[in-house]
Parts: sequence; structure tokens; C-alpha cells
Amino acid sequence: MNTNHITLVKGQASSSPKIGGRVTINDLARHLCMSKSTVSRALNGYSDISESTRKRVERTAQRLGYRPLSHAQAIRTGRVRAIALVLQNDEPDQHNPFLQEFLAGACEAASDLGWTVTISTAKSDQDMDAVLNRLIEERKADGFILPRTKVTDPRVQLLRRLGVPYIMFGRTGHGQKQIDTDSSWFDISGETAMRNAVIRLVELGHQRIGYVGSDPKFNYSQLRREGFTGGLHATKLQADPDLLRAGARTREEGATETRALLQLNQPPTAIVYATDMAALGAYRAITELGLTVGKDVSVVGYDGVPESQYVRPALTTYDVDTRTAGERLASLLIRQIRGEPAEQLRELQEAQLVERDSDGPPALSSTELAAKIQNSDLF
Amino acid sequence: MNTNHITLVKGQASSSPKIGGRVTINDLARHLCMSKSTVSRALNGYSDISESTRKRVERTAQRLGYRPLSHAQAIRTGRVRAIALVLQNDEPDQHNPFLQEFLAGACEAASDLGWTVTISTAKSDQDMDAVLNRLIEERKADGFILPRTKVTDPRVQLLRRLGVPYIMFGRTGHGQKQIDTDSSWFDISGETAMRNAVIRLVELGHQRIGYVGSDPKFNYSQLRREGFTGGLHATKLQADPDLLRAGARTREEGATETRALLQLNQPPTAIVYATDMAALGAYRAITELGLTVGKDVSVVGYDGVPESQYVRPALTTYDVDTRTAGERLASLLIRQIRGEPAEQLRELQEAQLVERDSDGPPALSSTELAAKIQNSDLF
DNA sequence: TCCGTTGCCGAAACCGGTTTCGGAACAAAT
DNA sequence: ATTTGTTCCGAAACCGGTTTCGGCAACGGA
Repeated sequence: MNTNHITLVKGQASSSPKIGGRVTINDLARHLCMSKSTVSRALNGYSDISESTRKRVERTAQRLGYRPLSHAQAIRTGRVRAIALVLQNDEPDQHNPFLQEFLAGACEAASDLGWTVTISTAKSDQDMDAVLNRLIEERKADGFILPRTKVTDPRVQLLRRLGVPYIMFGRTGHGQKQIDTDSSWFDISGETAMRNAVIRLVELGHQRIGYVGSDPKFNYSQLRREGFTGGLHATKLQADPDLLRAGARTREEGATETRALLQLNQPPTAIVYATDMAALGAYRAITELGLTVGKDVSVVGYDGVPESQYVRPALTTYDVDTRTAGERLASLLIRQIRGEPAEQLRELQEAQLVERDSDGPPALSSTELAAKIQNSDLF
Repeated sequence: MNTNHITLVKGQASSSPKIGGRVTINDLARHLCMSKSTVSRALNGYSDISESTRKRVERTAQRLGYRPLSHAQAIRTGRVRAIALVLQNDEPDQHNPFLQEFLAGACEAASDLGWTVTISTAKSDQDMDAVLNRLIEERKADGFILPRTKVTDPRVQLLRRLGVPYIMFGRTGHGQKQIDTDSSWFDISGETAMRNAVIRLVELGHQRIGYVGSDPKFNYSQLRREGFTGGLHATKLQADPDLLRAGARTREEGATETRALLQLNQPPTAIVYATDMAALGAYRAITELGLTVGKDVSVVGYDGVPESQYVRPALTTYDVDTRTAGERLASLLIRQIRGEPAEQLRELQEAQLVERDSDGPPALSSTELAAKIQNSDLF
């Protein structure tokens, strides 16, 4: 009777201020007739709780649908169980067709572990610094995913200085020199793709192969370019510096660089592009010279943008699995936050060749091609 | 001397457990020699704090760089100062080129007010329910932005039932019947654009104008279709049901619907598309029939996807300012959470016509066009 | 002069969790 | 029969804020 009376009174006392029907740790403790400290430790796997009570707590928590508020935990633990993604918004040709898939991957991975993803955007490098600082000061996230790693990346410097966990999408450093010895990263081996592209084209019979790179400030540009030259080396083709063009960030620049290549005395019969955007720009340049993509000039891209399957001829490219990238990045970052050493959390993945119609055996030799272009130029 | 001693001791006592150098409300109160409750009320604009002390508190807070932890506030207030965006991921042709701009707008608006954006993805309608429930239970957000409003939207039902603030990107209901009398929304008037497209084409000399709609489950599809028929009505053109095609969700379906239209006995000399994707699909269908886009068949799209400016001929379309949409949505939602009545937080914006090369005066009459198509079909 | 307001602030409770600390109960060792 | 450990749990402090409540001082009115 006595206990009954007590529970009744307690029940009343607690039910009136309860907001939104949430069940708190106090409700749970009351239900179990134990202290809330025991409940908390049971749920958090402390070793000084007996196996039997732990089970009991877990079952009841499950049954009552108890879910701790991450921000209530955060006030003591300092962890909000959230990771952040800060997008930089000042690049040209901003439309990123992969973003949704990337987010889907990251969100799913985070969600499976009971974490959430907060997102923010920055307009410039300075703004990026401000945004990161704000998120850190207000502890809106326990760690950061850094997309589009630059060769020297101010974000990395800031986060490392503050000791905040982060993971890069892309490596820093290239060639032999691995600059970051203590960062974790996930990346897709663009250099392998570029290398394979060269080998593929050589096997198709090409002798002169051009290359159009991407924005040199991003680390992947360096890597892809090295992959390309590595491919030349592997196939014993000599590297003609005239055939190496850098820095096509947009479709238009891709067209411009392509024109430059095709107007050489010895134009390439095939061109490898560091990005699909540049490759798509090339279509126009090639067509305008009266040439046919995939016959007169072979084109190979990289990224696997959706448009690549719709252009005519469809673009042969190396497809990047962006969804998996998001997934791996989130999951690796969370593991890092949970204490695993950053330098052990690294993964490299290959891009997938998608063979389509924009490349094939050369229809003409470089010299013949030059003549044809010379001709069309007269108009 | 005495005070000096005290501050020293207190400073020591507080500096040792201080984590990450953050300045807390206790630090601030100590600095100001007042109670933390006064500090809190001063910063939150309570009326029982004198103007002079409020100023003093604010200045010192500024100087010391004090920023309250939103999750520490949340535990008492129930507000985390965050809005959520849940993306649904099961649509075909998933690549949303606008997402980044949309996010940029939303993040910037939120950030300016000191709020953050958390993001999540759902794989299906049921999953959407689960994701929303989780975010609400764990109070990860104070309100939700719902993109791609459906005609009957389960998300709206759930959130309304739970009394959680939300704002729709798009209206529900169409025609005369405004179903939601108490929801807030932001939308772009697709119906006006469709209507204007018809008027524009009629002024160019077209008599038979076709329409290819979008996925009927989305509310905007209904609205745009009504806009199109409204345009016919306004120009005294009679509405031929054969010329109305529904439900092209992808490029391929856009091509299919276009073929169906062009193989009518009296084909349209111009076609209006509810989405650019469908319009881009039409290019192939039109070309395959030996016709020229912009001469034999005029094409007008809607959305303003980046690709629309790169196809040849460049696509005339109605451009949607997605960035502003994100900005307005976030800012309206936050105002709603802060207490403004939802039904007063509604905004409608117009899409911008971008005149390009895919439409023009009809080269042939409908009958001549039919003959030409008949001919090409023989091959 | 006394009293009732009013303005302004501090003390303390509170929010929902985590973590420290100490002690009860029991078993094993001396 | 004590001592010494273990095992396991409760009480209470704590995290960084907000909010309630009460009280002191000054002020105005009678």
C-alpha cells in the first residue's frame, strides 16, 4: 500500500510538466524503481552495472520508447552526435549533380549510427573560416567532412590547430610526398583512372594523346595529371608538353583548351579530360571544327555526370560512386570522433570505367587530322 | 587585496574545468560581478532588467566573445535553433542540379539569424515518416522545410498531427480549392509561367500547342497544367485533349510523350513542357523524326537547368531562382517557429523567362508538319 | 510618516542527462 | 570473527543554460 501510494504521487507529480509526451530518463528510472544514475550507466555500458539489470533497463527503455536527447547529453559530454558538412559556394559552374547522392550516403551512414548531419555553406575562403569557427564555438558538430580538398587547405590548418576531428574527401599532397601524416581521408583514385584511360586509348591505336586538366588548386588535379603522365610512361609514349593543358574548370574552358590542342601542328587523335564538364565542352569545339567525336577525335572523361549518357555520342567516362563516398566519409569520421586514430582511417576507391561511344580507334593519323582541321579552318 | 584574492581563487577554480577555452555564462557573470540569472535575462531581453545593466552585459558578452550553447539552452527551452530539411531519395533521375543553390540560400538565411540547418534523407514514404519521427523525438530541429509538396502529402499530415512547425516548398491544393488553410508555404508560380508560355507561342503564330506535364503526384504538376489550359483559354485557342500529355518524369518519358504528340494526325507545332528534363528528352525525339527544334517544332521548358543553355538549340525556359527559394523558406519557417501565425507566412514568386533558340514562328502548318513526319516515318 | 507600488536583481529550482563518490551487501581471506 | 576485497547501486554534484520566486530599495501618494 505504501509503495503504491508513493508511486501514485510521483506519477502525478511528473506527468504534469511532461512536455510532448517524451519519456525522459527520470520516467524510465521511476518505472524501473531505480536511480537515474543507474539507468544512465546501464545504457552507456558501464562495467559496474550487473548484466541482469542492464538487460532489464534496456528492455524497458525499448518498450517505453526512451531515446536520450543528444543535446541534453551534450551539455555534459560535449558531444552532440552530429557531423557537419560545409559546402563552398564560390566555384564556377556550381551545379553539383552529385550532391544529393553524396548527402544521401552521408546521412544514411550517420543515421544508422544514431548521428545527424548538419550542413552549412560558405561564400569564400574567409567565410569558410568564419562558418567553421561558428559551428565549432557553438558545438553544432563533433567533426567535419571537408569536400574538395585543396593542395594547401586553410580548413585543414584551422581544424588541426583547434584539434577538431575532420576527414577529407580527397588527399592532400601528391606524388611521393604525403603531406598529411595524421589526417584521415577517403578518396577515389583519379590517377588510376587517368592512367587506365591512356592505356585504353593506346590499345585502341592512338599515338598522340592530349590531356586537359582541371583547376590546379584542387589536389585531385595534380593527382589526375600524374596519373595521365604515368599512363604515357607505362605505354612508352613520350610525353609531349604541348599535349598537356591545365585548368579547365568549366565547359567553356574545356572547349577552349580542346581548340588549343587541335590546332597544334601535330594534334592529338584522342584527349583525356580530368572532368566530364571539360569533356562536354570539348564536344562543341570538336564539332565546330567539322570533326566527329569518337571517330576523328576520341574523348574520355571522368566523373560520370548524368549528362554523359545523354550527349551524342555518349561519353566514355570513369564513373565515381558519390553515394558510397558520402557513406564512407561519414562512417570513418564518426569512428575517428569515437577515438580511433585518424591516420588509420583512410580508404581509396577506384572509379568505374563506363565504355560508351566517344572513343574508338583513330580514323585518321595525327597528320591527316591536322590537314582536315586546316581545311575546315578556311571557312 | 581581498577582492584580488577572491578573483584569483575563483579564476583558478573555474579555469581548470573549462573545456576548449569556451566562455560560459558563469564566466561572464563572474566577470560582471552579478548573478548568472541576471546575465541570462539581460541577454534575452527580459523587461525586469534595467537598460544600463543590459547594455553593460551585452558589451561585456561581446568583448569576451560569449556565445550561448544552443543545446544547453535547448534543454530548458526545448528549442535547438535548428531547422531540418529531409530529402526524398527515391525519385527517378535523381540528380538535382539545384540542390546546392537551394542549400546555400537556406543556410545563409538560417545562419544570419543564428540558426543552423540539419539535413537528412529518406528512401521512401515510410522511411520519410521514420526519419521525421526520429528528428522530432530527438528534437534535432524546431521545424521542417518540406520540398516537393505532393497533392496529398503524408509529411504534412504527420507534422500537423504532432504540432511541429513546417513550411512547404510548393502549395497543396489547386484550382479554386486551397486545401491547407493553416500551412505556410513558399512557391514559384509555375502556372503563370505555363500560361505565359502559351501566350508567347500564340503571338509567335502557333495554333496547335501541345503540353507535356510532369509527375501528377506532385502538386505543381496540377498547377502547371492548369496554367497551360488557362493560357489556351486566354488566347481563345480550343483545348484539344489529344494535345495534353501527362506524367513525364524523366528525359526518356519526355521523349516518349513528344513522339506521341508528333504522331497525331494534327501534330502541334509547339510544345510546352512542365520541366526542362522532359523538354531535353524531346530534343532527341524531334531530331529522330528528321525535324528541327525551334523551326519545325518549338519547345519551351521550365526550371532553368544548367544544361538548358548548353544544348543546341539552347532551350527557351522559365528560370527558377532556387537560391532565393531556400532563403525565403528558411526565413519564413524561423519566423513561424518564433510565433508568427503560419497562415500569414506565404510567398509566391514568378519564374523568369529566358528567351533562347528553341522556339520561334512555326515553319510549317500542323498539316504540313504531319506530312513531313509521315515521310520520315517511312525510313 | 507610513504604506503600497514599482523597479531591479539574486537565490534557487529546473531542464535531462552524465559522472563521481561512497557505501551496503556479500564473498573470500586471514 | 574480523579484515579485505568485490560487486553493484544510490545520492548528489555537475554540465550550461533558463525561469520562477521572493526580497530589497527607492519612490509616490495619502
